[in-house]
Amino acid sequence: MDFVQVSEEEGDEPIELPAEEDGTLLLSTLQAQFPGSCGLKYRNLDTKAVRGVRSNEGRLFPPSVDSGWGEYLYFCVFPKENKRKSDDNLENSTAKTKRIETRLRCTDLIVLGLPWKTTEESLREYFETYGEVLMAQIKKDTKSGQSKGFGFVRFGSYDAQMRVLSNRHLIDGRWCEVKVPNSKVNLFFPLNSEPTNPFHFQGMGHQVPCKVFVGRCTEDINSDDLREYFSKFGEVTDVFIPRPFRAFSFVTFLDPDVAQSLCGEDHIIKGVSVHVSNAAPKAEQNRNQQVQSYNYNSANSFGMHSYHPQGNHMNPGRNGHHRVTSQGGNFLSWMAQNSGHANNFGGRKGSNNPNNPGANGMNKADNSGCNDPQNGNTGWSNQSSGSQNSVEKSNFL
DNA sequence: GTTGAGCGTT
Repeated sequence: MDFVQVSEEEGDEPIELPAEEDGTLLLSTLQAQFPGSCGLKYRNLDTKAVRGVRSNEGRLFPPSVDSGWGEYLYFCVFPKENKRKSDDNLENSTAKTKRIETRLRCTDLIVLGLPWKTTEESLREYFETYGEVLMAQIKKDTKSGQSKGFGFVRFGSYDAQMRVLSNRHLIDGRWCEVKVPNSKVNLFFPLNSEPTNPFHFQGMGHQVPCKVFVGRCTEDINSDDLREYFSKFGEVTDVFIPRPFRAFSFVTFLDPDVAQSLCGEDHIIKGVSVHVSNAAPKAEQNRNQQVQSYNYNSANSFGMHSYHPQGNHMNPGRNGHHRVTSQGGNFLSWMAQNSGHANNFGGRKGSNNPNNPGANGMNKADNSGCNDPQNGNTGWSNQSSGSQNSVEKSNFL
């Protein structure tokens, strides 16, 4: 692995930052060590001039294709308003750092999507791994005291704040989103928007089919039963049973490969044979031929992402389970909804061309309840606690 | 006892 030597300013002690396999340096990697930085520069030893490093879509590119990052010492670039030059009479770097910390003041951060059970104590406990927590609060219903599912947290250091904003958070078993209040973007998404395998990305977008549909449930199979049973295959991050009772439920796994490996199987829970399949609308499987051919087209463009529809081989140690149904159809239907993946993460609104109902894998009827312009909606209900109820209702009944 | 996008009884 290649390391890039980076210091905050010319002359400071450098930190070695790991480059990616393709030779680029992730901006998020840089920012993990140098919060607030937005780029790199280095001094060209021939011209004595300072050169900037090419930056694009969260990646920094080495100056030379051949020799990569070379032996240069790189130093950080900060946004104009954070620039130390405007910090007049500060001489030593400790003072400068201190000044940065105060200039880049911490703000309250909003934590969205908290489990109902999360308390201010457990919230604080979670975030204390990032640094000093000055405040952690859960917004509750004034009368009942029930959590509203969101809260606020404030850190003592900007470093901690940056780390929190650039990470995903599994809090008390649920994926939560941390943002600057009233801001549209969470830092995590743009900075890490190019993971090795986009379909293993598990930020709030949840573009991963880590949720399965569990059919033929009986009413006495509760979420604890489901969680307990399915936990033996991998970490269960969420269980959702639509109410009123409709004989099915959803189980979400941390690992999408685990979810995939279970699809198509029958399992016995509390003496009841339930059927596991993709959390994709059944409607998809009965779709017309136009969609089918579309599926195959998109399948080609999918190959490069090393998605494993037959994920079983990824799960050694699983036995005693019998794959009853081929999941090929399920996978294709899943794909139909995710086709055109390059741009289907950004929202489906406006893409309801009646002449091409298959293009986004859902018809207009499916659209009910898809009122989230930000998340788009990949068509299969995939919030981690997953309750786009109307979508599920319209597709499963 | 239920819920799942949002933005904070000060």
